[in-house]
Formats: sequence, structure tokens, C-alpha cells
Amino acid sequence: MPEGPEVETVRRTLKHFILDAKITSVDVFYDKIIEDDTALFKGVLKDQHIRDIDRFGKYLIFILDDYAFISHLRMEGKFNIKPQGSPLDKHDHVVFYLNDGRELRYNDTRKFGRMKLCDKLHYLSYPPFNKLGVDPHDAHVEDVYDKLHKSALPIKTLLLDQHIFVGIGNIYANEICFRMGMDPRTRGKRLSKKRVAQLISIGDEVLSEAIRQGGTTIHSFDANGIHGLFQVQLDVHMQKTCKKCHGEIKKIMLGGRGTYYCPVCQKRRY
DNA sequence: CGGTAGACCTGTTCGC
DNA sequence: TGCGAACAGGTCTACC
Repeated sequence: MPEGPEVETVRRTLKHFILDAKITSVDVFYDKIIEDDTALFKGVLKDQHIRDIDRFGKYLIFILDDYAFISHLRMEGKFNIKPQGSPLDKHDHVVFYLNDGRELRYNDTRKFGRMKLCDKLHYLSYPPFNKLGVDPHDAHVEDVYDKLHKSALPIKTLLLDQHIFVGIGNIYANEICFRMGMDPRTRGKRLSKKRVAQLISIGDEVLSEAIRQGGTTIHSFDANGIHGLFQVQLDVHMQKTCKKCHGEIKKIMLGGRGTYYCPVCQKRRY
């Protein structure tokens, strides 16, 4: 699922359903998902209540009584809440058994997602968080400008760099460039301070709107029949026709990622 | 250090 | 229809 807005939707939904539930035990069917020793991970989580769920960028942080762990969904990770004993899906890799007869299941077709124990109180001061950038909502122009100004990489590639901004993924990077009226190939160093200020505010706007709409849900989060997640209205990503000028949307590769843009509306290079 | 392929996985879609 | 290549919401590593 996961760019920042989708992870935020998962966070809110999970929090709504499993806050204060107790983890009675954990099963792990694919060890690589757990970056710690699996036995340690299972042992630490046993009999802990889920007291809170935080998010930083695309990371979820589960806060327990005495410990905490982070979860990154990468490309296809999903959490589902199922009644105890309902049939396991082929791609369910981690199961958290809850004391109320439900199970929180981590499902991940491509097995890219990762979980790891972290410091409960000061996790932001340790890896991976201490090296990450800022949420566009909290960004300061000077800091971002300093980073962008040093780089010859395309701005669209820089938007994906989690050391600069957190939470922006491939879809929203494309959408942000479109809303900026900016060619995604524009080099970071070409952006003026004023343009960076605009980038921050449009970035914040795009992510906030997506959160309001419940994230772009293609593989829908399916917690106990809770649907109602809208699909975010996308302007360019995977589109054929430009919503503004009705011209053709072009697709190119930048930094190995599919990049969509309108050659008419995103002509300007700064 | 900056930047770019390749790796990690499975499933779906596209082209011949 | 079949079959391999390319691609998918992400990040790390190895290597110029």
C-alpha cells in the first residue's frame, strides 16, 4: 500500500481496532520479515498490550507496555484483523494473537516489508529515524533548499529520497511535480528558494489531501469488513490524458521508477 | 561523496 | 495459447 498517506490510514484504522489489545503470542512464518532474532522478537512481544501506534514517514511504530517495534510495509505489506482460526492466506507471514479472540496478521506478497524492535521512548534518536528527512508539513525552506541545491538529480528522484522528505513515494512524487507545473527531470540545484517554498507547501497539500481521502487504496486495507476508503483522484500517475489540457501523458523512467508527466503543463524547467 | 545498477520477492500484464 | 520480459506503491548494498 504504502506511501505516507496510506500508512497513516493504516495507523488510524489499526489504532481504532486494536488499541489496548493484548498480544498473547506471535507466530512468524517467514523469518526475514523480522530483523531481530525471531525468538527474541516473539518473546518480547508476548503479553504486551498495544498502547499506541505512531507513524514517521512510511514507518509505523507500535508502542507496547515496556517495548516498541517498527514496521515498514515497503511495496505490498498489509495488516488485517481476522477472527481467530480463520484460514491463513498464502502471504500471511506474521500473526499476532490477541487476547480477545482476534488475530492481527501481517500479509506481504513480495516479502519486502520489515519489522524490528526499537526504543520505546527515544526511537527518533536512533536508526533508521535519526537519518530521515522531514514531513513536508514540518519542513523549513532553508533546510530543504540546502539539500536540493547540492544535487544534480532530477527533482522527482529527490522527492523520493527519504533523507530529504519522508512519506513521499512514487505516486505522490509524480502528483507533486504535476501540481507544481514542473518537469520531473528538473535538476534539484535549479530550484530557487521561492520554488522550494512552493514545493514544500504543495507537497504538504498533496499528502494532506490524500490522508483526508483515506490514501490511495489499490490493494484495499480490509480490516474486518471496514472499507470506505476512497481512491485518491490522481492527476498524472498512471493516467493517459492530462486533466488540465487533455493532452497525452508521457511516461519515462527516472532513477529506475516509472515517471508520468504532461509535456505541455510541466514544461517549465527552473 | 555523488550517482547508478542490482538485489530482494511474487504476481500481473505486455509483446511476439 | 504460450512464454519470457518488463514492471509494480520501497529501500539497501555494492560498485564506478
